[in-house]
Amino acid sequence: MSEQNHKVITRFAPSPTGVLHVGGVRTALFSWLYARKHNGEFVLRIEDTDTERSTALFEQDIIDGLAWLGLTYDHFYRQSERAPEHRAHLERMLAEGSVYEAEDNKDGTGKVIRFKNTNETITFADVVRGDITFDTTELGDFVIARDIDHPLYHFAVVADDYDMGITHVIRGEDGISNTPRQILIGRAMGAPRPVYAHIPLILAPDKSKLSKRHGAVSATAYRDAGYLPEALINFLALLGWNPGDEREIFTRDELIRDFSLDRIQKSGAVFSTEKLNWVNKEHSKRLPPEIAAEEVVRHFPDRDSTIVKAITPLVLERISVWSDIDTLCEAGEFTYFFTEPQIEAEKLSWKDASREDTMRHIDKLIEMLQEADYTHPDTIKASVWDYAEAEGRGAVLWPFRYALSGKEKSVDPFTIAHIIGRDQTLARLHVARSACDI
RNA sequence: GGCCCUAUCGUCUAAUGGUUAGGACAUCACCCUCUCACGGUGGUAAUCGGGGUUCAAAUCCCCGUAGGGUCACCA
Repeated sequence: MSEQNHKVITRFAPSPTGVLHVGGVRTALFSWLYARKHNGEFVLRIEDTDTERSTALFEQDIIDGLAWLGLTYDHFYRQSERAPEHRAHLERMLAEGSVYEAEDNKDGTGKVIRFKNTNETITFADVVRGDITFDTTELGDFVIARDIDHPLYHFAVVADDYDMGITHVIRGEDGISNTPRQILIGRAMGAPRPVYAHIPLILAPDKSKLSKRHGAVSATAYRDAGYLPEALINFLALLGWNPGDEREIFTRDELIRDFSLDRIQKSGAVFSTEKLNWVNKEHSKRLPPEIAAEEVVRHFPDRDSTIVKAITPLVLERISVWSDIDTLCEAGEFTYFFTEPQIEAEKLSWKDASREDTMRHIDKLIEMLQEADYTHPDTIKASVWDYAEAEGRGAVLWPFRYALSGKEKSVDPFTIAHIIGRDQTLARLHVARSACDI
């Protein structure tokens, strides 16, 4: 059964009983990467046979999350819509005697369908962990369907994987103990045994299973927080997999090219938002400038977009996620590019420089900046640099920057002057000059 | 508890019997610098414990310990 002869078909089979969380995303990602790498197919199968707990809202969240991340699928199924196929398998197996009807132990009415366990030791070769052996005796004649029209999880999974030609079952580590009984069912059904790869779980910082109480866990929440989909994918790919060299930043295509099942880690990995933020920042830096500017503009809804575009590089080096822009703006971080700042006279002087000296420097700055070339921060710098060097950079440049920004921490004065232009620069210096005079 | 899986810096990981145990995030220091951010350089920091096997063990074996998963007429 060499892999080369068969087209690779993988699947992601979530139940819509909750949002698509990062653990699910990574499971989907690994399956998707493997299928894409081998020019195979990727199936999304919504396992909604539990009508009590499944909701359309969760199903939509899963679909939206995968769409945002660009994890495209070639086939879409809802397990609930495959009742006829399930029934056919069940009828055939009933006839063959590999499964049988039995008393309903729960309420004594009706009958359930049980698997006739052959009580063997089953060994399967997990791609990630090597041989895993179970004694299936303890499973007993487990129930595989409530009745002929209501198959249970294990049966439905095996029947669907068979019918959909799934060659590689890539799923979370929590699927390991399900595998023996699925192998048993598959064999009785006449299905070829797929390759199994059980990937490690994603953990919270305290090493427990990741859940809502650990903050944002759903893919769409990361979307809404302003993460780049390729960054989340890059980060998640590196959680439990590595390329074998020291690269950390990958495009989607690079991941497809370099991904392999045999470099998947065995142990669980803690999800680190700090590292995710770093990865996101690295991806932001690599964004085409126009695209980045467009996104930044969106976060300055009522501002002059020409100015916003001009300050985009400054914004980018101060954020890791888009929503950081809003946080910085609320703190008044970039307002001085758009409106004249409020300044306080006592903050105008550098360290213990005297008010007289500061006044003198401002006068000189006004004089020099009258005729300066504003086409580039460097040309502005050139016109005042010699003076600043001679008088003490701090003594000259601090008041310069403070006059323009009204902030103790800000972008450098040359860049601000370049962006706000000659008139604004001179106007603000005059305001500072008179504030000094009072 | 039974069964199964796992164990390298705080975190993600590399090293498929021989390395000063490497890289990244975070952190610290220094440099750049008027401030902030960016950037640069350097530092601190790990093989869970105990036994084997071997000339040689993070690596192979066994026993502990710890963590996780799973034990439904849920998925």
